[in-house]
Amino acid sequence: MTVWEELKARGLIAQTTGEDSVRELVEAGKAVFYIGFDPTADSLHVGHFLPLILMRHLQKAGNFPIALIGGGTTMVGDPSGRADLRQMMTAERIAENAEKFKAQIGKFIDFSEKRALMLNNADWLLPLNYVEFLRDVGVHFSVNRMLTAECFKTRMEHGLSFLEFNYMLMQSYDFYVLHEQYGCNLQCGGDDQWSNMLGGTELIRRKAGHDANALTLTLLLTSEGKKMGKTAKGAVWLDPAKTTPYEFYQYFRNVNDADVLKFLRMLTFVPLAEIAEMEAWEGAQLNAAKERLAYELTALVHSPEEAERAREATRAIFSTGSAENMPSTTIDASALTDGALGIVDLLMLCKLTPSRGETRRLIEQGGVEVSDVKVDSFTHMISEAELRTGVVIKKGKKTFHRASL
RNA sequence: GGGGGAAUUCCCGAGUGGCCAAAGGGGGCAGACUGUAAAUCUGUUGUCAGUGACUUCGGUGGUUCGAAUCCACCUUCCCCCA
Repeated sequence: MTVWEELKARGLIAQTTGEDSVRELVEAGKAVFYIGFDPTADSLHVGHFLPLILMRHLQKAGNFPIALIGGGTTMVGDPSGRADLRQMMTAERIAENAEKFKAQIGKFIDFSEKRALMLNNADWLLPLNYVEFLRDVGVHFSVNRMLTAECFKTRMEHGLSFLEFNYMLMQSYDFYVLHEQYGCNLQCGGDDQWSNMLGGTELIRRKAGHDANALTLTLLLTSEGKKMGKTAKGAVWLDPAKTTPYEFYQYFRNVNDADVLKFLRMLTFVPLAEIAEMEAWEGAQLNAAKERLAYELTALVHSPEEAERAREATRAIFSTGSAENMPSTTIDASALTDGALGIVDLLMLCKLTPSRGETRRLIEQGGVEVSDVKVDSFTHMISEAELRTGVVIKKGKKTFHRASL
């Protein structure tokens, strides 16, 4: 099976500028491809997964990846698919975020011995001269055309500033610069980037007279039609300081039945033949597939050791309630009054609940257990002796937490 | 530049002087059922406090015994005309 066939089989490819030429390029290992990442936050998140996975697939097949950090484009902000203006970010923040991105991308592709490049478009976008840019690049764009582009569609209703309108030109120019300086011949990205990417191939054709290619990834949605990696608390981050490996593991351990196989195919490197065998699984059997998914991704993003630890912790916690490897909090002795601590305070100290009112409600509704005993009153006290040995708090069905003095 | 409209609690969206901490839906949280799934049903969903207090309806002032609701100014956004 060639890379291309594998990518297709995994359902990763959404659109291309021409399947035959892209396929040829990629199978021959001749692609010098780039994917852009705008450093809008201080960590990559699960939404960035697909591009990273694609990079890895293509690099393995001998193609040359360029990871482009959007230090320049982030100064403007991509309006694609957004209903509102992004908050403007300071140059310092963007530069800091870019540094974090670099480290994380390094986990997915191999930068050793010049096998890949990491660039920042701030290097060529920031020094641009306005009038020169307009005359040089702006001439090649038709406003009429741009306005019909899919990526501006949602914004036509809510308003689009001229600032953001220029994003397409900047991204197009990126592709052109990479083409000229590094021989980049393929741009990859999310399907929402399609019109921006076409802007680039078009610009290259007009300015350099060359044909460049574009390839978009399938938009990864859950079976409920939601974007992957979004939880009520926010994104699932790749930075262990923002989303612990345990939480990360849990996120994937809890995906819907309907999504497991799709995610395994698209996000992991588990051989397709193995995934095919799982097709026959049903009901509770799928839990094994979910474990595999969670393990593979945690290993990829964090490390096999962390994945192992998360898996063991999970098994222990959910089957035996074992306190080992459980998220935990150490309570400071000063929090105690008369040698005991109220249950409400305990939950608050462990950051299991955000307010006292919610904590009380939770207890009233029977959602809290301490050391396997349901707490029936919010005046319940935990003694110093109990805390010394350590107590296991169970909030709801899935949240376990250990507290000790 | 002229005219018209809008801003509500996590989101959408009612509310046009006291009965409003504010309908309804979504989402979240919890309970039942389960497989750490989905669907379903039930409860709950501003903060603090055991009958209550406090903060919230874009911002700042004002009218009033009393305002999310009325007035003035400001900010942002949308629509129509130029």
